[in-house]
Amino acid sequence: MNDKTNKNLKEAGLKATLPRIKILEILQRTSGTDDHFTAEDIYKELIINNYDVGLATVYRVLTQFENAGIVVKHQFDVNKSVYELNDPQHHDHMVCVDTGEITEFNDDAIKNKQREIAAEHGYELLDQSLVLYVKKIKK
Amino acid sequence: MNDKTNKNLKEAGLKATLPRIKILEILQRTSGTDDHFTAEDIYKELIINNYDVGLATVYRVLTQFENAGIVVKHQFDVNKSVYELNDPQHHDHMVCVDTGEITEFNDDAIKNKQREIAAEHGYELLDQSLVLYVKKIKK
DNA sequence: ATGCTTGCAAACGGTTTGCACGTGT
DNA sequence: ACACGTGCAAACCGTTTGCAAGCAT
Repeated sequence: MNDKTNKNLKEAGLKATLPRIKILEILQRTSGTDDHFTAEDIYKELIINNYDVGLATVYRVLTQFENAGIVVKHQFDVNKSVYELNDPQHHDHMVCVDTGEITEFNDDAIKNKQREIAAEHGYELLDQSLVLYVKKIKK
Repeated sequence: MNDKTNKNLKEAGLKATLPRIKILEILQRTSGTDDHFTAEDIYKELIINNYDVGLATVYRVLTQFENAGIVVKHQFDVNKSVYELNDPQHHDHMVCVDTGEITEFNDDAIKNKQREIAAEHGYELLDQSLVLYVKKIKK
């Protein structure tokens, strides 16, 4: 419930309500530690901490946050979306097929090559989704 | 209902039934023309051609084809999967956000860079999903 | 003949929505 | 005060599944 959180919400044109504040806090709590949440994850976290927020509200808030550019929605797995705070520095993800662990990475060479390929086909690159499915190398 | 179609099914350990044969034919009909189908697309196509196949069967058959490596399933849009014949030469896709048009491409430089990045994190690259969201460049 | 296949309808699971009540500004 | 926000339950929609009947081999 710090000032920064409230300010973020105000800037997005969203009233600083308890569900929004708490959801934002949960997202921020793990910022930087490569954590990605489903709506359900956040919902459960709220319930555990005794905030009776409806699952529908979590979805609504996350959608609002997404529109406001506060969070980014990913779909690593079919029929399950995950959200993370919007990192101003865009990055991609690799998902371990064994553990589900998510690692973020960023590579300019790939980005540039993508723009190049799009241009070759007469297109402008607006957005992109890259997910690597990997497994740990055994020693 | 040609021999090749029947052979493909047999090899996959699937009986050559009418739904399977017709679905495979629909998929092959547009092979090479960058066409990607939803289960619904195929279902409608069957109905139009007077084959009373259930939507559930289309899903079952597509899943069997996927397991058999005959088709590949993609998810360009959240909550809608598309299928295409499995191109032995793996390729990626760019989707025009305006028209929905899908263009296939293939780039070894990107593939190699991906393997490299995975390795840097102690991972082996098993699979990958790359989709470019693009729009036509105006003249 | 027998076991794989199918159509139908009902179930599923994540997500969205209508509505009446509640709350921030 | 008043518009915006919320909880609840029902609706949604693509996909899956149980079951009894139907085919390929």
